[in-house]
Amino acid sequence: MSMATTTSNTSKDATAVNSCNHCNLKKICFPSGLSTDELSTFEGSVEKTLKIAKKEKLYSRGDPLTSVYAIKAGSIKTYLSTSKGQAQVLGFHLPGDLLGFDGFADDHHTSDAIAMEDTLLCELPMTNFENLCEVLPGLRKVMMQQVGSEISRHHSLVLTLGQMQTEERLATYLLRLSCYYNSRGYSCSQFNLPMPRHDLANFLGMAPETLSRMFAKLEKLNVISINRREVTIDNMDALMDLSHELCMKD
Amino acid sequence: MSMATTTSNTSKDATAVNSCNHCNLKKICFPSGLSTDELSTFEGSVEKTLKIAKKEKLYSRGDPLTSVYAIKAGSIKTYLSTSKGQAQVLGFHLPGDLLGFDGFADDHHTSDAIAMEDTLLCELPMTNFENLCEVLPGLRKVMMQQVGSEISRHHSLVLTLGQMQTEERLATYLLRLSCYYNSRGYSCSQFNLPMPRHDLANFLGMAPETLSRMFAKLEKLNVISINRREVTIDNMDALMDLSHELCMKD
DNA sequence: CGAGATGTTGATGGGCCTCAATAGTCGTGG
DNA sequence: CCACGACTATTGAGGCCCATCAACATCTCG
Repeated sequence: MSMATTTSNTSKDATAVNSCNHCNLKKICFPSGLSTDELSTFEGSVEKTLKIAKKEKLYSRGDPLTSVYAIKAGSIKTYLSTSKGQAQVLGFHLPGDLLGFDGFADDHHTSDAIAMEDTLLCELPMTNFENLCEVLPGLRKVMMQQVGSEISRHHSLVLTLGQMQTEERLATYLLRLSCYYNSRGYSCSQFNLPMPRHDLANFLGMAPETLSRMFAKLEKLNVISINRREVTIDNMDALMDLSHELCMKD
Repeated sequence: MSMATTTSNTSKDATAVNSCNHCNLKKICFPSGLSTDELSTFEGSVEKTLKIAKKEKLYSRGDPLTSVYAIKAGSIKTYLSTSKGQAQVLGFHLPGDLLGFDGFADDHHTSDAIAMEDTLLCELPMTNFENLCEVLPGLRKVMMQQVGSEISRHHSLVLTLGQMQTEERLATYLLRLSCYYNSRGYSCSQFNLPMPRHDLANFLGMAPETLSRMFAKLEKLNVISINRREVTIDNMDALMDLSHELCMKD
């Protein structure tokens, strides 16, 4: 819908040659652990960039696992639903993140993934993936790392939901986001929340009203400033004091 | 301490020949996806059974990842700690479960694992593991499945902690345990809780007192009976009504 | 401009935590 | 075998954190 800044690709462009090598996310995406030789083998197996519109679903619970995805631009929300219709946001996925591991257990996705904005993805079909794993030791390594990161992130979320108070949860998440942006070369003290209040509140296991109050509280404490979705961390030390998660890299 | 039904192995026996093929857990452990040929290759790389005593740690946060483990008998609790000293139990691991994936991200464990009782484990050193992944397609497949299961389990736990009330959380966990025992060939309507109240309450994100009250409430509703750690499910349908998790296999 | 989505703020009530006391169970040793 | 202390579990009373309901403000976009 928006202007096509990139090279020619209409909505149904056929397997264009992907260039992981020129991608600015190569350091954190699949290529991160691949040698030059491996990378050229790998590139050929990545399907052309996939584009999905805001609010469009990437996959749903129960769908067969066909591919794993890397986010090139935009953002994806994954969530789980109960039989009563409530949902729990499992994570917000930003450029450089990999998606789809939840389907590894039985070749079917166990969660839903939806675009929070117009999003560009690289798609790696599972058939290619399995073949590549056979011949590329580096890819196996990267996969293990990515999967390990995902497990660690979930551990941390469980700790947050199970033990922390609302203020602490928010502080912890802001720090995490700060680290994320820092690792991607952006400012760690000023950034935009990629999601609406409603989704963030859900993710953090609280009511939107409570989240709003906690933002107000942190502002009053001169720890952060927030305007709409723009967050400024004014006192990083204080924010770290409010969070009690054990420090972690990434 | 119990009689050694297996071949000779005292406490420091060197790499005894493991027999996955004769293990009664072969259907759910590593061997589940291996062909006969693959299995014989695999067996040779599994270190001899490891025995750890109750309350002994298998690994701690920060330890280098040396091996992945399969539980042969006993039970292991994994948990995470905050900087304030509170802990969050991440999971209870029973015979047939695999352990240690949390270290894949950067070759160091990000959680702690401790034995809840005297426990027997099979150990697969990472060096062997990586080599085996190269030559055994079946092992890669099994690993992906196991890792996918772990991710799905955590998703489900996040949903439980983030959205459910205490009664619902307990009902959901009892059902899950029931399924586990059923899949292992035990009764799904009568079983023992493998952990003390304190740990289960922590895992479910509630105070031990609240857990106790919820047990009492479920008994009053004639849904379950509980005596110490022995649980009997008297009305499975009612229990499923109380839980609102979307049904899942495993 | 108007309708819907999004976000903030206030009032109220309830679910669950905390504190505390009691009871039951287990391990250890006299 | 029983006694003792430590651990585990249950039950009650009180209060707080946070969900809920509601009103209002602000932004987005056709």
